[in-house]
Amino acid sequence: MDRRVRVRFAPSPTGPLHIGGVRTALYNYLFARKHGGDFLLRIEDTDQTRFVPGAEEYIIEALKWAGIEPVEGIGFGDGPHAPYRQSERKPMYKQYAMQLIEAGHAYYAFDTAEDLEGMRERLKASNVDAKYDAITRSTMKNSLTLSEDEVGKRLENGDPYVVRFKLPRKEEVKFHDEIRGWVSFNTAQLDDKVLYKSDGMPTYHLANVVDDYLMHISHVIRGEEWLPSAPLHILLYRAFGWEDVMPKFAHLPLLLKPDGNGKLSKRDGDRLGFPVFPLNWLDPNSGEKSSGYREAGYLPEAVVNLLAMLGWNPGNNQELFTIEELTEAFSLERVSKSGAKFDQNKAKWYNQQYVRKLDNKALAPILTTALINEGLASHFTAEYVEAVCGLVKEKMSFTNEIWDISKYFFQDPSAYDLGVIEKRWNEKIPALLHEIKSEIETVEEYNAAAIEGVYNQALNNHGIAGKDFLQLFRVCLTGIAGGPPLFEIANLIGKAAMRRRIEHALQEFSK
RNA sequence: GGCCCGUUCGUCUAUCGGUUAGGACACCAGAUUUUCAUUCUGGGAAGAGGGGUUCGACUCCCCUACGGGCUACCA
Repeated sequence: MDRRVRVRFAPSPTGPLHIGGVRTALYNYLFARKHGGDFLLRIEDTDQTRFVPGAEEYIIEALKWAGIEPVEGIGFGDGPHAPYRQSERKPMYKQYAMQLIEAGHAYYAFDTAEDLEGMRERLKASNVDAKYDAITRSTMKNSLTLSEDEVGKRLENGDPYVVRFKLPRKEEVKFHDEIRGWVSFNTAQLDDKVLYKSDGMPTYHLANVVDDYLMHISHVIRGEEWLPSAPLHILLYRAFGWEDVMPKFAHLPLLLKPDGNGKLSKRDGDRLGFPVFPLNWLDPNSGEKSSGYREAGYLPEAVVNLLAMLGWNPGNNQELFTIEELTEAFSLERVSKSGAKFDQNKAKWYNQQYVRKLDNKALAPILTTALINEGLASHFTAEYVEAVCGLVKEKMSFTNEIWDISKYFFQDPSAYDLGVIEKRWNEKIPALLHEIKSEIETVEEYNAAAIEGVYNQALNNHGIAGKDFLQLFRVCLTGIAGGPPLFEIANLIGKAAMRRRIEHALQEFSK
């Protein structure tokens, strides 16, 4: 059955989008583009009690940041199947629930929370699986046990009810998962899930099946946590008579926490010091803050790349991929079945790769922002800032480190690495520094090579080995023991800064 | 507990019955770098256990163990 590939990412706006959700969105996006299909965003907000203000906007912003943009859906221009927010589709679900009841695939249930609780306790006491199923439903208050009159009366009275799916007693439900192969369940193990809630909203199960049908979804690519409810969904397609257009299913392995086991959760990020969310998030209810990849100095291209490789591989040794290359290489067959632990080291390495490749002009605005914060922006030209970026980007892993490792390009050091001073400073140093300082004044053309020439000459004159002095000289000029090539730094900061800094170091350390 | 899914170096993974089990990150060592880092070279490091099937199993089947997911009028 060949039909247009249409996939969807369907998060619920109950908080910030988890990084695992970003990966799910990415795989959907790659799959759609690979097959020339459509990727859409649908907001699953059928649980009004869990609605969190700002969460939807967060999801949209996160996808935009990562460059995983849907062609249809909330925040992306809608499309032919609007609305894409389930709460706005509310009126259309009821008829589908009724259709199922009429066809005998579903029924009204009037049980109260206490009724359900009582049933569960009874069953538990007799050591039986406590579930609303083909057996227990005959003991509950529903349209299968109540008389037609009674049901009619209750509905007329406006008594609260839900609609439950009438699961076949014992039936093997088998389906082919695009990632896992054949998977089967027996309905005897499942329960009569609520499809339509007493507040007039559908549950996820009904809504996702109805919407996927109406939106012509061809493949459902979602997390493994949905695998157990897949048979219900398949039974729903059958009950509706939609089996011929039922989407194919692909259940993705989960992202696991780096230490120990279990699903990567919000708390792990705080505990281990890496983000589990794409963007910073401030919870409007609890006031709790969660950090995001963007603010932690990750580049979106790096996040996309590392996420792609967490659960998928190209089958060769390539590690670095642009999103275009990923699109080209991606296939569901190469998605692995087992969960992947998040590896912070690898994440850092990926980001490093992308930071280094970043154009100086692209990096400059980040540094400029820092300069503005420091009140220094007006003192330096764009060319200067870019040149600094060019020198320091080899040294950084995350873009938010840029000010810390480059501040000496913009201000004289206010503190020095004293370990290096103590180790390398001796009575011969002051004279050497004096000579370098005065010789530099005489060079005709001030550049890295000239500075190096002066430096080497002076070392020679004083009989000091470069090995013993270079790092000390670096600390005198920049305050810190590491960094880009020293003579490049000296060249950039200029003659006047050199003079000032050498003088200041002499003042500080020669007593 | 029940059901389902999974299990190759510390981590992400390649291998779709025959390989000295390959790569990447991390780690260690050496080289280069007049400093730190980079870079380069090298190194240690894996098929959960037990049964089958087969001339031959990491690969196929079964059992066990372990891990994970689900088990709501949440998604």
